[in-house]
Amino acid sequence: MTDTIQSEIHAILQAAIRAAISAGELSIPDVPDIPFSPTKTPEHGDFATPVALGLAKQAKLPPRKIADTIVAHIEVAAHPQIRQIDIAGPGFINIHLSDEWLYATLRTIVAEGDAYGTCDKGAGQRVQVEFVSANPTGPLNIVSGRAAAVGDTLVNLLNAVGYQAIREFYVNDAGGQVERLGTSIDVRYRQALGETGLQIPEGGYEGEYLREFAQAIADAEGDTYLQLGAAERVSLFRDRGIAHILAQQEASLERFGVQFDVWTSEKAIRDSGKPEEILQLFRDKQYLYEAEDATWFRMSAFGDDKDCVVIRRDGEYTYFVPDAAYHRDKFDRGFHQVINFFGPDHQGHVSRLHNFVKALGLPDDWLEISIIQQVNFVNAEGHREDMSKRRGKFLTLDALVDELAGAIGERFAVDVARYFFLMRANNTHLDFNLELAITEANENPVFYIQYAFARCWSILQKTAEHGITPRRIDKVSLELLTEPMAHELIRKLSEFPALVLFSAEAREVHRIAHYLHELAGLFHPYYNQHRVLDAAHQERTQARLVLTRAVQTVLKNGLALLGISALEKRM
RNA sequence: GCGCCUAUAGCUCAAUCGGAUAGAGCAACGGAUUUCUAAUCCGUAGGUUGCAGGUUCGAUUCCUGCUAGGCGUGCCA
Repeated sequence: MTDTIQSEIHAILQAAIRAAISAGELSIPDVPDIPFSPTKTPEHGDFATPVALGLAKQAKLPPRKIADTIVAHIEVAAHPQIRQIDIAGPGFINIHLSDEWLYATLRTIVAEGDAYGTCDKGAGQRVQVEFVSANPTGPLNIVSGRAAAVGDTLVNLLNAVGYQAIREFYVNDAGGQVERLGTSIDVRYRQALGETGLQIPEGGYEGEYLREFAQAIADAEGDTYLQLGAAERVSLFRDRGIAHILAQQEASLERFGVQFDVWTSEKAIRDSGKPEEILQLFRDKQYLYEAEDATWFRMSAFGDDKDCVVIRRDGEYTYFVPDAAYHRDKFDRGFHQVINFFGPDHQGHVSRLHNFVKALGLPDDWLEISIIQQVNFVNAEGHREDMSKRRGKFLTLDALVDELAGAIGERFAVDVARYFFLMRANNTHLDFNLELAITEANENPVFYIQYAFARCWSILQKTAEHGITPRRIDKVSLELLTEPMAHELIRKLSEFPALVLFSAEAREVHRIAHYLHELAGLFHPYYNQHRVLDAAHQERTQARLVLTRAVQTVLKNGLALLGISALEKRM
């Protein structure tokens, strides 16, 4: 549990502004939001805030004057971690921290270990994250892999900052698509038994995996199912197909390091009576009307450009009904916040689902939907292939991991795939460069980070060989860490808890990935220029060992959030 | 047509929700190796942030309009 220096500074600034207001020196109604951030250059101190700039208009004073007033209410001497506060440029307040702050950071990291970076901001609130939710009609594709990595990591982040988040997979095991799965398997089954002139029906699934699945049934059980009526056979193959594909998807996810806490069946939702309840609710609220032999929902009343059908001409529900019921169900389960990750092919559904949630009378900000954008696979020749599942041609997650594993081994394959999926913002298209992914060199960020970890580990392993016994941190002279590089490293380490919190709340998992790369990018140069283990300088060695341990801890904690292994040795 | 996303160095991308001089990696060029694991490091070079306006102390970030690319727009889920 980390109490960040940021929250301390925030409190100090807040108190100073409040004091200035009550002293009548600032005529503003209340303490505003105080934006502040680590600085980019050391000249500007360690943290800086432009809060005075923002208040200028409201307080009717020049920004520098406001900054003066605020700073006058901070007693620097009372805060040992603050060395100096000055005002620069148009009115920035720059806070220079003392070296004591750096040492305190190291002590915190060493003391907290695995817990460094966590906090209790979420206050135990329950959050549900639904992701992947691929149809049980085929293997997981690349975008599902990306969604799996992102969703899994977001849950890790949310749990790290004190929420109780769970992973949930919605199984679309009812409706037209799985019917067509049944008919597709039926065709393949009969073909396997030698029947000719059959074709996969329009909208069916042509993938090779169904041919294999049907062949296996034919091999093991022969033509027994031909005696059934067509409808019965299709329905049987549908259910077996769903079970088979679902098991396959689960295995792929497990291989990828993702385990879902809850699998919710659409069929179960349909059978629960909830669809009828919400339809009645919609009817009572006059959201429904009949036209063209179907039942429509007034989506236009919510700002959409057209209404949509909820009960088809043939009496079947469209997917909107179970989907709305599913979200009602999520709400009834008591989640404080629900986050859905949808694939790029579902973007038309985003505003509609929001509207249904509104129509159900649920709070607008309760549901959050992010689109996981397309993944372009850049192959060895540099060609792009798009991953559209509907066109029948797609690369599966397993195929990707297989491909990587062939080059760099199974464990690294998963690490690299996860990192590559996590290094871009969710809503941007992602180019997956396979050539780069299998490179065991510095241009591969995963190896770069893992190598930094391995170096830390190795140093800590070799202390005895060099006649050094690591001491407890309170017996170490941390002030011997004099190099600017060491300071920069510790500063970076200190940012980790705030970053974890920010990433979780902004749902921006890629920031962790970038951070780790930057941290490794500070450690490697330090390692090259400053030898840690040096029997001739025992005291300094002790101090550098603490720094090494701290770097190792943060790398380990960060990688754990991303679900990437921290390996001690080269494979 | 309408909607969503994207556009930043030659390439792939960052930039902590509007802050100070826009940062990394790759590729290019020049260096470091009897190492605490070279999976590394040091240096050089690289920019009118797609275009045009607007908002303001201040814009890669917000607004409007263009341009280009991707995706979506079913009585499929």
